[in-house]
Formats: sequence, C-alpha cells, structure tokens
Amino acid sequence: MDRPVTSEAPAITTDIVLFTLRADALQVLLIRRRNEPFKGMWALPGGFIEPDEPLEDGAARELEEEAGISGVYLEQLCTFGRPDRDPRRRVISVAYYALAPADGLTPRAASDAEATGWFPANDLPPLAFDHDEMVNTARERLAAKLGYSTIAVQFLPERFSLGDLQVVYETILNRPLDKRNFRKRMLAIGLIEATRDERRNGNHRPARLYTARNPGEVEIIK
Amino acid sequence: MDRPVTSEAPAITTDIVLFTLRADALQVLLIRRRNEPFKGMWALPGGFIEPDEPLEDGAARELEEEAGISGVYLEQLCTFGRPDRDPRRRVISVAYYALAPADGLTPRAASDAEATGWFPANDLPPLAFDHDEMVNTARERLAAKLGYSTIAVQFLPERFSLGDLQVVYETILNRPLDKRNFRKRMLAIGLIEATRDERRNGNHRPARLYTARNPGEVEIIK
DNA sequence: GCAAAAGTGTTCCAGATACACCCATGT
DNA sequence: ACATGGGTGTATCTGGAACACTTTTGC
Repeated sequence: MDRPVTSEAPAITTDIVLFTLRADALQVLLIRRRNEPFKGMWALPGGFIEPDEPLEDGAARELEEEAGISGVYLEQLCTFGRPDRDPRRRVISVAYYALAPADGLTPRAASDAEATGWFPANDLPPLAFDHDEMVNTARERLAAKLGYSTIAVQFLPERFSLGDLQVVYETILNRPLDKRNFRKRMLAIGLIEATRDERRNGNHRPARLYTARNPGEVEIIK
Repeated sequence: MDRPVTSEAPAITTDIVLFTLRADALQVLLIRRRNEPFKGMWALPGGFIEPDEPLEDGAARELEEEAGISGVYLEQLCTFGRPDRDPRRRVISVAYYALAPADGLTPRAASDAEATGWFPANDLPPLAFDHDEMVNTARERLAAKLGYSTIAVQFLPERFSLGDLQVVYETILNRPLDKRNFRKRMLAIGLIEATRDERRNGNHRPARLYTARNPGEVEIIK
C-alpha cells in the first residue's frame, strides 16, 4: 500500500452541479470550456483540487472562480472515477451539488470558463466528460432529499411565502401538490416560522412571509 | 515514513467498511497495519488505487488482497479528503461499505495486513487515520438504508428464515420489532419468496426458508 | 409433557389524501 | 366589480403499531 509511483497518481478534481429555480423550472449552471479537452463544450464548473485544500473548499473555490458564485449550500454527491472519463489522463472527480436561491445570483464567466449560463435540467446541451451522469445523480439526490429533509428552503431567499415554497416542491417533484395539505404539513414540521411581514405582489391578497428556523442548516426530518 | 511532501498531486486510496453480523452484533472487519504510518494499529482494509482501475474494483481488490474476502455487496459511501488525514502527504480516500453474510467468510491476513479481525461496531479499538469517522458514516447509512431498501438480505445466505431476517433488522436498529408486523411487512413488499424447504434447528418447529427475489440487487422501496 | 422457536389476525391510531369556498388586494 | 393569488377545515383512507395464543419439533 505504500509508495505509489508519483507519475501514476491520478489527479483529483471537484465538479459542482449548481441548481436554481428560474422561470418555474429547475436549472443547472453550466460553463463553456475555454480549454481542451472538450474546448467550447458546455460542462459543469469544477477543476483541480489544490494541495492543501479541503475538498469542499475546492468545490466552493471553483464555483467562485469560474462563475463568481459563493455562499450557496454545498454537499458532497458522489465520486466519479472511471479510468477513461478524462481523455488526457486518469482524473478522479469528487462531485458536489449546490443550491442557489433564484434571485440575486448572476454568474459571470472567468478563469477556465468562456461563458456561463443557466440551462433547464430537462433540456441540457451535450456535456463534457461524464457530467451528464453527475447531473442525473444530483437530480435524483435532490428529489429524494426533498422528501426527508429541509433542503427546499435553500432555493429561497431569507423570507418567502408558503406559495413560493410550494413552487419549489412542485417544480422539483414535477407534479402539483394540494395547497391545504402542503401548508398543513410544512407548518406541522415546525421548521419555518411566520414573520409579521407580508408581501404585496399584484392584484391580490398579500402573502404572509416566513423564514427558516435554522437558515443554512439542512435537517433530516421524520 | 519521512517522505517529504514533494508531489503536488494528492494520492487516492479506497477504504472499505465491511460489516457482518456475528454473535448477534454488528461487526466490522479491521486489519492490523504492518507498515507505517500507524504501524501496529487497527485500520480499515484499503489502499492505493491502481492507474487504470475503476474505484469500486480497487475497493474489491483491497478487500481481497488484505483480507481474502470477495463477492460481497459493495457501495460507495463518501470521499474523505481532509488535508491532514494522512501524516505522510495528501491522500484522498474514497470510502466504500460492504456487507457480508455471517457464515463462510473467514478473513485471512495478507499484504499490508499483519492480522485481521472482526470487532463489534459498538466497541472498536482506536483506529488509524480518520477511519472511525468512516465507520460512523457507514453505520448511519446502513441504518437509514434498512428503512427504504432491500439491503438487509445482503447479510444473509441464499436461503434464510423470516426469523433470521428479523434478527438483521433488530441488530442494526438496536431495538426489538414485533414479529407479526415484521412478517406482514416483509411479505407485503414482495421482495422475498418462500421456498418449499424448511430448516429443522433444535427442539422446536422448523422454519420455512425464503430467498431474495433478486439476490445481489439492492432495490429502493416505498 | 415440556421447552423453545415458528407461525398467525384484529383492533386502533396517526398521518396522508381528497376536496371547495372565502379573503384581501390592485386595477 | 372583477380578477388574482392567499388562506382555511373536515371527512376519509391507509399504513404502522399494539397485542396473545396455537403449532411443531427434539428431548
């Protein structure tokens, strides 16, 4: 087990599947690759880990460097290591997924990214490497986690209405939910609390605003 | 051991948390390290990945090389990459967990392992590296997965009684279950089927034997 | 006949589901 | 006044939990 030949050692990258909700659809952040391999193709943001950097820090750094996005919820997804997944050499990638609120985060291209863009998860362009697999795995994890954790609020700004929250669930689960049952359950769980504020939107009754009891935390429920 | 930190690329290892049920307790396979670092200490089986080897194959190979065990259920757990988790240099480890039926698997020490042994998961010796963290993560995953998958049969031989299966659940969940409810649920799920055979054990009624409908497969239920 | 594990049904409760109308606002 | 999304309660269904006795065997 000791002493691997150094030149044989695989390289390590992180790749990040950053989801958001825009235009009532689940969207994924992609970058257009400035360099080979797969130059000009769309790919997930990501890159090589630095020598003394924790993995999650590396993922956060790549997201910041390539897309100018920081401060989002980030969780390790799975590690992809097929020997031929990178045409250059053996590269093992620790995939993360991240969730961003819909508003306020405007990606800007930089570093290895020639451009950035949000793409509907249901209609992605061809992706570099095995990034389509990563997106699929991340979508499954996200949908599963909606059911047993408080992850949904990570898609919303600090204050939100129950209608907003219901849209998150409906979009990710891709089916309509009953409004009364949804509200009953959400309030019963007790992880969000009403503020004294309302939001006046359009020609209709204002919506009561809620906040997460533990913003930033994703708890397992039931 | 006094290897200077020269190489920039982190090294990749896999480590395996192999569980079994013995003496009505959840047990973990450990090896005693033959080499530095942590020489003489107990650790999980594992080691460096080979240049063209898929990650899961590497985990299976290490299990075979160090403990002589093969053919068990193996699933990726999580990747551990704290920069200081290996005192020699940066090493990132992709942890797997594995489940072995109670009978028939006798580990033999070889390779980097000076000895092997089963240890109760509730009473482990001090472990090398961050292997205690890996064991804890694996235990949580295993307990969670009992609830929503058919993973439990991986602990049993091809044919088993409903009593055997119940012991698996009770041991991992660490609480007694109601026999009638347990049987009702297991049979309702429909992932095991009765054979025409019984097992005569002691001074009591013989137990009907069952088999998994899809042995080797772990399905998500409900 | 007795010890020991296998096998078997019903009642009860809690949480999920189905479902329709009034409320507050802007135009 | 009307259009728009916000907000509310009840009846029903279903799956999980609680619970005790008979069966078959070896000694």
